[in-house]
Amino acid sequence: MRRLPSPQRPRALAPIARVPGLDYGVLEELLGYKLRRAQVAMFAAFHEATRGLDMTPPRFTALVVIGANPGMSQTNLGAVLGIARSGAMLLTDWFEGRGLVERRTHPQDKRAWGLHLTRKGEALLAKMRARVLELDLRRTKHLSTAEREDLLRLLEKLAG
Amino acid sequence: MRRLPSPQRPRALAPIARVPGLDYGVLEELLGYKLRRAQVAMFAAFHEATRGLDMTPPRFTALVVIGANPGMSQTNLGAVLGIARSGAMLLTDWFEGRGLVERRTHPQDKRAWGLHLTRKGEALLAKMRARVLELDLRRTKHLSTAEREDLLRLLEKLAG
DNA sequence: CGGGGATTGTTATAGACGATTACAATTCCC
DNA sequence: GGGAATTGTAATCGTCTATAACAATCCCCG
Repeated sequence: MRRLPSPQRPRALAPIARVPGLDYGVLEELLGYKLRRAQVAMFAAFHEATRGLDMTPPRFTALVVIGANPGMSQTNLGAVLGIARSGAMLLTDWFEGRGLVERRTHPQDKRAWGLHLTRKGEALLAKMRARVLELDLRRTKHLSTAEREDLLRLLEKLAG
Repeated sequence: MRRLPSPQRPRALAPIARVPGLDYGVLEELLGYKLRRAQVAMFAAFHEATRGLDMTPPRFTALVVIGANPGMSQTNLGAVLGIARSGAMLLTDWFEGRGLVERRTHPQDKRAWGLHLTRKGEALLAKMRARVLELDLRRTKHLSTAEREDLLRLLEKLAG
């Protein structure tokens, strides 16, 4: 059982500004660059919305999923995030070092841990969830409700 | 003038599969996670479409922009990619080491380089562009033309 | 029921990528 | 003209990954 809280601090990532007077060529018609620009902008907004909470998108995702699936394994956590098991373990260490997540013995499997939010973790998640939901809506306030639904649906298709 | 071609080889990044039987909670309603999943899926497709060309999305973006703006500076290249100047320089080194991009003296500014595609760089870009365009269309073939336009427009709004 | 193969968490190591800082040369602008 | 800003460069660091190996445990099939 490791306990290695590393002092990682997420850095601000600014949105990618369009360079005036520059020809973006075929990039304008391709999803890739637009997708990345949108993601970077969302990341910057996320970072600002969670200021002071020492959070990153993967950490937020992890807390949400652990909260929704108490007792889940580290392997599954890695799968949700799309990272290797070793990375999921480091992340869990980070959470445990801050008292946000607990490793309890898994009832059916002695190899695995069951991950659970602590009371502190739940409180932090609640606060973050509120802030991130607000951010998400604010970020898409230029979009109509129908457009927002469209976007979510289309992205789902793309990721599928 | 550096000449440090580093032997970086992009690795395959698999799409993030949905873990069956797991509750994704509020993530289903948030743009962030969907955006990332879509991006990872696109990256994987990109990687497969450019197999053997030793390419990554940033490299592709760079070649497109340099091709469309001959003589542009490294600083502007960094701005387009959303990275620091030092990173743009390393990227340029990488290109130059492979004979894809040339640094020529800038006519008006003796501090800056003017970036130009070599004949080899243009040939590679042409091949890549064809492959990536095809990929992009294939990846969105489940979408109607109208949906595709919607998606591009909505992402642009989001990145704005 | 027993044993080989798969899975889980862990450790160690390495690599890719980006930021930051400092610097000299050059350009900009008042 | 001369101080402030910009450009490319160099050196260094931090973060996040992956990979490979390992012991403990589980699964399943013969």
